[in-house]
Amino acid sequence: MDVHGRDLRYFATVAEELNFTRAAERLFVSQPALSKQIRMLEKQLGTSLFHRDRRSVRLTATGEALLPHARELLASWQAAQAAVEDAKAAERHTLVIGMSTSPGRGLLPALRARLVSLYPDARPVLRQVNWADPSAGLADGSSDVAFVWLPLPDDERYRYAIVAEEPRVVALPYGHPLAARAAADHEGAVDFADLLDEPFLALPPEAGPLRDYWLALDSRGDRTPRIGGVVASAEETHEAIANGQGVALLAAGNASLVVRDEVIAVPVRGVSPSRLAVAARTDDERPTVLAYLAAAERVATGPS
Amino acid sequence: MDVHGRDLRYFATVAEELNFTRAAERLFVSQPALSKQIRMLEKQLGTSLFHRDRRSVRLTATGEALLPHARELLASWQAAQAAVEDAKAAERHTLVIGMSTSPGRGLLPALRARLVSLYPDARPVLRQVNWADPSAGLADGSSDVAFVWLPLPDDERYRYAIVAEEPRVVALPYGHPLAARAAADHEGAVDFADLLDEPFLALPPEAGPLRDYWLALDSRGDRTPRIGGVVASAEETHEAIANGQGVALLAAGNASLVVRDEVIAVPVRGVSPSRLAVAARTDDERPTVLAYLAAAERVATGPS
DNA sequence: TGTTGTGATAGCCATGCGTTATGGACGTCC
DNA sequence: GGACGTCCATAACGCATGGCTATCACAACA
Repeated sequence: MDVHGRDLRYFATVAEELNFTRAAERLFVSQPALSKQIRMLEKQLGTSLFHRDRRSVRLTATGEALLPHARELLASWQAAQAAVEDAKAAERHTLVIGMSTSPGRGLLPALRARLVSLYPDARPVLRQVNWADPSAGLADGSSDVAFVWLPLPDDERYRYAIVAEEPRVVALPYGHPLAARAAADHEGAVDFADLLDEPFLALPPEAGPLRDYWLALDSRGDRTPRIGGVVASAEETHEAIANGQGVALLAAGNASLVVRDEVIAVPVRGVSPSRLAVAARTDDERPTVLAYLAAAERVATGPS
Repeated sequence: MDVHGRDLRYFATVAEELNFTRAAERLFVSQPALSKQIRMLEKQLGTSLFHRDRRSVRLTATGEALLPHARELLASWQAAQAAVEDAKAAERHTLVIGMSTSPGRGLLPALRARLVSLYPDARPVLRQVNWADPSAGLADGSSDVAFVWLPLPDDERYRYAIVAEEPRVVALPYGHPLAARAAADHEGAVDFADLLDEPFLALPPEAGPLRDYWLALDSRGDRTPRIGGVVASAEETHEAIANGQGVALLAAGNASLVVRDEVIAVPVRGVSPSRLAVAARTDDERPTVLAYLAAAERVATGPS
């Protein structure tokens, strides 16, 4: 039914040399091994491929019929192998950059530039990941590096470089009472204490510690938050806020993703700032990955 | 380096089903066997071919690159197998008929007709064999059946049917003294006794008993023949006789092959007649071979 | 007549590739 | 929420495959 490619290779070589001993040498196997394999192939095909007279080996009509096909198969397999090698090379050069929302802040072009200056063959590819995954695809391998919000669950599995630290703001519906209070505030801000009774939009439970972080659990004491809804994208968040399902904390730099139409954002006093990092798996030592992380470190400590 | 065709088949099937269990069923192997083979293939290629997430199996980029090649290889192997089958069928229907010289006597068309009436697919192919082989190719398998002159060496290896029995004649140069004597004879013949001192053309030594037969050794008592030359074809025989190297016995029906220009043939008294047979190897039981022999028997005993 | 070249055979061992049994991670259903 | 079904991976094991070396059989040749 099937052949082993090796057998075709053996066959083609014997057909070329018409001498088992020499063919065996060319194939780097012993002559008996070659004889046996050819016999097995003949047995499998139910016909002989070579006439072996005492002094000479020559192809039978069947062997003659098989030879061109065998050569074609061998060539096709070569081509298939080459295709696989190409695909492997492409995969090796591709760096999938996961992100829950565009990191903005000029980060992507800066990092990209540093990466390709070191590895001109590298092909960075951006990938949008659902908010339910706080590792932005690192965990399941669908991203090679990722923009993530700290804290990162399971964080010994990842290494990261913080690329931005910025205050959190709260997104509110336009007509919300706190919007007016903020407008009256001398800083245009609200205290987190005033938000404790508000329903909050939360990340899906799978997000783990990150869900807690955006609910600012650590600033609530023993008061549990009211959950007004679960959101997993900027679009859903905007909709939910506009519909009055709840309010949500955001990084200041991300406010623009949600603020439009009925929704505004105001600074919040009394919550820690948010930290955005570039992360990769600890066990991933590929040079392009390490280079991207190094670039992120330099961006963070560099001119800003 | 090489692949087993089976592995490509497995790969293509999994790629189609995207489910190892179902693919294993379609391939009539157990699911673990399939899993293992795919892993081995991936190991061999140095890359993974499938993403196996918890709930889904899908091709990697490399797998995607390999798939069309795998399909092509499988199709090519199908074609190769078909070509081999065709060649086998052709070989099975081909009947190689060996002969040292054309048997003439209307035998070939008669036997061919009987063969194809029984086996319409049979393709009789004529093959001229050097006179050094008294089996006309049966011995080394290059003929399936053969027209041979008795006695046949090694004759338990062959079965045969005598298809002609006819007197032997002697071929002489035109100006040979015995030519004149024959002309004066009331039967136009010569006695073999008068030929004992003549140089004879002989078959090559490999011809064994047949060489002795055409030297008529059994009619010479203890007188050893003088050998004027060794001949292995009608053309050589004609040349050698015309050049005066010697004379030669021939079957009457074969005289025309040698008699022209300087050479004549005259009947000989005192030698046994020659017997032409159709022979095949005893261990060859193929229907077309047996049919050809049976046809030869009927020709011999039939209307003549 | 011994030497050389060639393919086939024998005996041995490591690996390949199949099997069944079982495990573990998810879903789904009652 | 516990039992069950689905799906892929692993473990343990056995027969077949495919390699090796040593040796034979035979023809050619010196």
